[in-house]
Amino acid sequence: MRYWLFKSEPSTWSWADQLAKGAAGEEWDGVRNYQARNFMREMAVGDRGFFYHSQKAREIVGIVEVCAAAHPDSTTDDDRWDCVDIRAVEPLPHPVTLDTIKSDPALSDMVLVKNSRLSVQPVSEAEWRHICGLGGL
DNA sequence: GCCAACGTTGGC
DNA sequence: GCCAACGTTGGC
Repeated sequence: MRYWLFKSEPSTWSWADQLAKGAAGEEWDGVRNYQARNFMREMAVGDRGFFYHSQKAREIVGIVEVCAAAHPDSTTDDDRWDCVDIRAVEPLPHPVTLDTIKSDPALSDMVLVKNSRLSVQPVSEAEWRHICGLGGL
């Protein structure tokens, strides 16, 4: 299994919105960046991801699971853009903030730190375990 | 609200 | 194929 991080502006699509979709999940649509799209194409059903709130909140708030492999993004006719579906698994008891991540030497190589603009990104297994620990899981 | 970083577009 | 111009993202 691989691990990922999905970034969203809470004013556009929040963890609460994701939770409300329940087990059915929802398309992670609207991505118009090749790197992010390519990562989604690499995802397999069952892969886990962090749900990160960008902008004002700037923290990892929950765990999601990929529940459909990459398929055409229904929000565009442009066949360049694919997306996966994800569903909420559980919230982090203690959200892990960007400040915490940036000040933790174990997480200094995270894509979130090095390329803050990439909206879908891989997370290493070590990073995953470390953040789950910080988050109270 | 500002601005740096970065990706994309399009003219040449 | 290069690169300047432009648009967008997201931290601060």
